[in-house]
Amino acid sequence: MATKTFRQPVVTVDAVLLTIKEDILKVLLHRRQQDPFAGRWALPGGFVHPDEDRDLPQTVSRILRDKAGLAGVYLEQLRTYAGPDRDPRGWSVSIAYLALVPRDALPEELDERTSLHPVSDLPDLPFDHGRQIADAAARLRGKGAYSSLPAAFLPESFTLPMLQRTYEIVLGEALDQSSFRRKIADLGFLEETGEKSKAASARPARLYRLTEPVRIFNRSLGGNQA
Amino acid sequence: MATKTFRQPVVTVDAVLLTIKEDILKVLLHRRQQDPFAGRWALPGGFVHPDEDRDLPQTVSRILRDKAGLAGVYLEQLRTYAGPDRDPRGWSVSIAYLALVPRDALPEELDERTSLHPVSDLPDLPFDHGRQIADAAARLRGKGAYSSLPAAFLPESFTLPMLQRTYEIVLGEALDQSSFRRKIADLGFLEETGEKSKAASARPARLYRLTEPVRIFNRSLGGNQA
DNA sequence: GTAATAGTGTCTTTAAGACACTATTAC
DNA sequence: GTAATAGTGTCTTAAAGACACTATTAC
Repeated sequence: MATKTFRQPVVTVDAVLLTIKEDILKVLLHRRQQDPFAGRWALPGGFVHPDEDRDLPQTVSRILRDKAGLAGVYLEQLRTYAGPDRDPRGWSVSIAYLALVPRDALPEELDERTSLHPVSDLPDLPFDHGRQIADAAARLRGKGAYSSLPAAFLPESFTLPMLQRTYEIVLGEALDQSSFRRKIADLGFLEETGEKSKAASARPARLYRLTEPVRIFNRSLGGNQA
Repeated sequence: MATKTFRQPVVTVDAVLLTIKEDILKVLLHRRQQDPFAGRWALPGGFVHPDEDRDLPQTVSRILRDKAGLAGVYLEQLRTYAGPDRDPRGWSVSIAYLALVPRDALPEELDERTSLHPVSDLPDLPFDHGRQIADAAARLRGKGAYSSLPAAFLPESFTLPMLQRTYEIVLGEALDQSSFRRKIADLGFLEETGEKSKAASARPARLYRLTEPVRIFNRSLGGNQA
């Protein structure tokens, strides 16, 4: 049996970049400049450059830098999508990455080819990009309940009310303030900065920062439905 | 900026097939017939055949059928490994799948090129296959605590003591019999077949079967350490 | 003072763990 | 009867949920 002489599928990566803006979970889309699907909104993605990229996260970082002008995001491999029908050019493989960024890590004004869309209200998307976004949102929800991942949407220092609101958006349900704080205190992945937020009105809140990048818990912070 | 004219990485799939034999978690390895690493133990894997394979699970099934003579396994995508150094042939991408099979789904005698190795005692493996197996075992442990996945190691009908032992092997810790049964009953993913096991000695146990393929729980069946 | 948001205390409910006990088979 | 494994009952402990309460700021 011969080997090595099969036609090989095309390999690309896609980035599902999520952020929270105006209390809504949003995804970054980019108007395609080339065929197939030129002019349509789609996830930022592209080819691996074997001469330039040392690994896939670097491929994704390069693409996000070029298309959205940002750096220093949380990146995690989502899953790989493959098959003969997902791309009109033929059998293809795309490794999707989940990227989480604080709202203030994006340029204030994105160029006109790039914009944020609510995850719950998306245009028609080419390839299997709709599916990828749904999978990314599901991963965020599932993992968010058991980790400090939602804090990736916040700036370096933040208040407990901000953190709770972020968890509520990620999990899609209201959380009890007292239970939330009890669990945060027990888990101990925050430290006080010593500062307080400059409140618009009313009582200012204490500021905290993470003591470690991402932490996986064995307890849940909510979202235990069904 | 030019597109489409980059050298493309090589694409393969690998299968981490796990089973439980003699109360030990084992992985199926295959002696490589071709270079690189001819003669060495490695995970079964191979190239995507774009003309033949409709998707990646089918690629994996084809490879497992050819190399281990089996069908009807639980398959789930594990993750994708990629980079310039993992394969001496250059920049490569491998999509790894986790496969779980009951011990009696494997041929009684595997051919001499194929055998089962305890996950905790492996030979030196080429590529990043050691890492893949470690990742697969971690996925199994993590997901096993929150799903009926461990039942994929059992035949179609099984007893509660068998199920508990399987969970204990997957989770790596002893479980309390009473708590285990209480949770199983609450979750309700089993139904009695009406039969009883033919006991070697002592009291025969009732036989059960799954009411659904795999079920994800929001409660844990154990393994909540640290 | 009031309005507004931050933060705490406490009671109830639920699930988990520990562990002793009873049941049914082979011999 | 005994040995062996299957299966149940109950008490204790530890989280989670609900919700009322107090604290600190701007005005």
